[in-house]
Amino acid sequence: MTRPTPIRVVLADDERMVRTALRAILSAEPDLEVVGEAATGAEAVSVVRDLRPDVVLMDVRMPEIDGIRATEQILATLDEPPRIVVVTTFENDSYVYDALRAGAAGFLLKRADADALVQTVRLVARSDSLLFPAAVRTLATEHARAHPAPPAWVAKLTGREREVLRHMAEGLTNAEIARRMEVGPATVKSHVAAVLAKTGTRDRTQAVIAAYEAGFLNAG
Amino acid sequence: MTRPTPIRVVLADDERMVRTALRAILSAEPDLEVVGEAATGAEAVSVVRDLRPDVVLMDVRMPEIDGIRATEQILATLDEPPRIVVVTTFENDSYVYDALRAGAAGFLLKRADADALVQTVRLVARSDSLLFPAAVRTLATEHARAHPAPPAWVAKLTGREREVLRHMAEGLTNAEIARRMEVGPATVKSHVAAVLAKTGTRDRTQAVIAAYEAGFLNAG
DNA sequence: TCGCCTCTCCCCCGTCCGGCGGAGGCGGAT
DNA sequence: ATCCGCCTCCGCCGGACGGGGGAGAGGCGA
Repeated sequence: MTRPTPIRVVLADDERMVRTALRAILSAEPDLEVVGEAATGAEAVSVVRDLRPDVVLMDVRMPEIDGIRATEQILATLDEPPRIVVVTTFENDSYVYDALRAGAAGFLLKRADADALVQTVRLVARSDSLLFPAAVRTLATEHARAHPAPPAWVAKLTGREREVLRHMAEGLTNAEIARRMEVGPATVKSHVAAVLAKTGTRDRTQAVIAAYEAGFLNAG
Repeated sequence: MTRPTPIRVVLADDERMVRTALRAILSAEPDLEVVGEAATGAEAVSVVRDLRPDVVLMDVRMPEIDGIRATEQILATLDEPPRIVVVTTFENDSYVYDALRAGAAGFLLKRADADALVQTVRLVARSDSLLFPAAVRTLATEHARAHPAPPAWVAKLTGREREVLRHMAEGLTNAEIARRMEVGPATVKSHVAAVLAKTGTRDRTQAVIAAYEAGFLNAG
């Protein structure tokens, strides 16, 4: 079952030792061949463009251009792009979702052992990337929409103002919020006014919309 | 590279012809063995429980219990559950998201050819299900939260009322909505009143919240 | 043809809301 | 010791909002 032509791999990681270790592991397999290395995202793009490998092992954290952007650029500019395996530390890292959206074919945890590494490379090289690319891409895009980078105003809200905004987002009136928080209605009015000012909205409805759009209700 | 023990497969599909076709394809491979069949979801659960296969090909549409629920039950009740491949028609079928959440290991399109079928079975049998199970499960769960079953009131809104609700959800006042829709302010008030009545809310803020919670803004 | 629904618009009225300016207390930072 | 930010509260005002009622025009199916 030895492949006539080996799977050609490019390594992109800013740490030389990591690249060396990966190369050692992959080179031990007769069907895998490390054809190039890159220490930055930009370098990765050009190396891949030149060498046209089958698989790229792409670290997420790299100087100049991170692994996600490099992935995007490679997939966007090349006609028959390689499968890109994103190397990350945690499976639930937010990078994972960005990478999925960018079109990564697979993932590898940094704590993965040599066997998992080799298996993953073989897997993505042979399979049609994901088992269900479109669905997962859709999910990742939705995830990005549901968790946008929190706008600046979120950090500027005081604790009390956050509470008030949450209650506003439950559809409560000022008087009801006052009862819930055990303060006077005038106090709530003050907080509401502060929230409107800081969110740049003109009424409670717009403030609640902003809260939803910002994902304010899910996050802290 | 022939496996010492073949991959044991169970087929779950309510159409006999489909099962027969699948069996014919899979049986041609020396490393695959079809050990059982099921025509309903309930049957699938019990057959899998008895035969303990490595892989289950699970149709989504089945009598009694659909493939999704059967998948859930199998994964919830068995200690070392098989990899479950959900068979669906469209890659962006809503079933896909349900199946992901239920813990399916892979997908197969009904129009897939024999080679893809065999490859997929081998893939899920050998790989650790998904390349990134936790992340995708998270995504699928989020998807379910973002797209809940639309409440009854959505269907009851007239076309004009939907328009008004959308504009309310943009943070517009009645007067602004009136200008946008080129009608009188009184007309908008009527529509708003109708929306509040049908949504069971008491003010525009609560109506907008209901619209967000219902996913009204994404859907039709 | 007769209802029924939808869309359009009108009135009045009480309430809630948001904008304005102000003020006192309290605690942390410098 | 002083200043600044936060929380608490006050009054006043105009406008927006929501509730209640009503009514005419047009469409569409029973």
